[in-house]
Amino acid sequence: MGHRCCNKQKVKRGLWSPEEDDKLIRHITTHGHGSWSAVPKLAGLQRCGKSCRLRWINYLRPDLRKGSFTEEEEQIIIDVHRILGNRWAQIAKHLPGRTDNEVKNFWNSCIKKKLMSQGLDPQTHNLMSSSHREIKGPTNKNITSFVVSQNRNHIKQSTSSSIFSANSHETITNNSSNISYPHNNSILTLPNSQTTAISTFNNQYQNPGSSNRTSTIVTSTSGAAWNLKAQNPSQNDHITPNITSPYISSFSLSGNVQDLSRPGLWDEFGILDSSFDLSEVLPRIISEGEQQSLQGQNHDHDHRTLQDHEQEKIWEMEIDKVGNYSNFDHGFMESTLNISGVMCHNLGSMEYDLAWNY
DNA sequence: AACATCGCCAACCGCCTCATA
DNA sequence: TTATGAGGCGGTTGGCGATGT
Repeated sequence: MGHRCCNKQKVKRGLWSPEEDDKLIRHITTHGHGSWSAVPKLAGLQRCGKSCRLRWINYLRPDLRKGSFTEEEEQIIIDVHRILGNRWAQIAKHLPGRTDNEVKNFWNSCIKKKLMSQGLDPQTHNLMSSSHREIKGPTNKNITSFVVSQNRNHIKQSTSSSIFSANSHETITNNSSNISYPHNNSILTLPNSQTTAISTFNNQYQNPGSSNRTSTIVTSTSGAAWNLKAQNPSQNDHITPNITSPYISSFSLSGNVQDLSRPGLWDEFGILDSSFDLSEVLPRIISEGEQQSLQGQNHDHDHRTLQDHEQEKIWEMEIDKVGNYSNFDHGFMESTLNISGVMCHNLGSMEYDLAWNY
């Protein structure tokens, strides 16, 4: 049985010979692939179009990165897999020159085993022994990260001595033309009532695929609250993180809760450089009226050029590199609150995930 | 040396989505 | 509205070299 696309012809299967590779390369470099189903005939190959496409994408494409995965690439795969699961094509987009097949093979042959040897469930990235989705505090050095997602609505501290707990409440409404995602994620609760952080994301998608999106992060400490309004790109705004990609957006917050004197700025990609100055952020608390007004402004942001999209891609890549927290010393947890997050949107399948590292 | 087993990974299969007629 | 084909994706297979017995 061949593919449906080509069961009429008799096609060769199995490994590609160097001669076949030559034919395919010559054809595509001179004519482009056009319709893949037409390629075999035009290139003089006894293969089906799908096979040609796969061979080109996974092996012959000139922009492929050959060779073994670097440690950095491995870490990216693990980080993104924690958020997206087995969505190899999406994961591969974070690794220039790598294919979904390659990432998948690398995962199945190496990373999976490595995680299991560390006692981690490769699907959930949790400790395999925990049947409940319990998060032990950072006093337990085995866990340095966890994920809050749609499917994980309640994560609670296992003992009263744990440093933090997290839970998530989400509702999704889907009207035929408007899709809104009200999210209330009580992300972090420290046992000391003086230091409580709550993060809320409100994403309102006017039209999937358009850029009319609004994300709001509300974080409060000691009864005070600050609001980081994420909206469509505002080039001069170095405080507001840009959370605009329809595919994946990531951001990182890092704050010193007690030392308000340390300045910090979002860099141009929306990554917080070191720590932010609450006194600078606090005035940005946005009233409901102001939010509506800002949402109104967002309607004007739907005219992005190709260059904007390219910039967004770069931005995504840069931000996704924020994933290494190994230097974070949990010993400072009581005096320093570090929040970092990765937020993913996939409008196509309407999925929404959050990942946080503490 | 011969055979068995393992592990990697290129390629295939079947399903899904989307565009188009 | 339905049928059809192309492209894309994730799971799985099977060939082949490496390693073990």
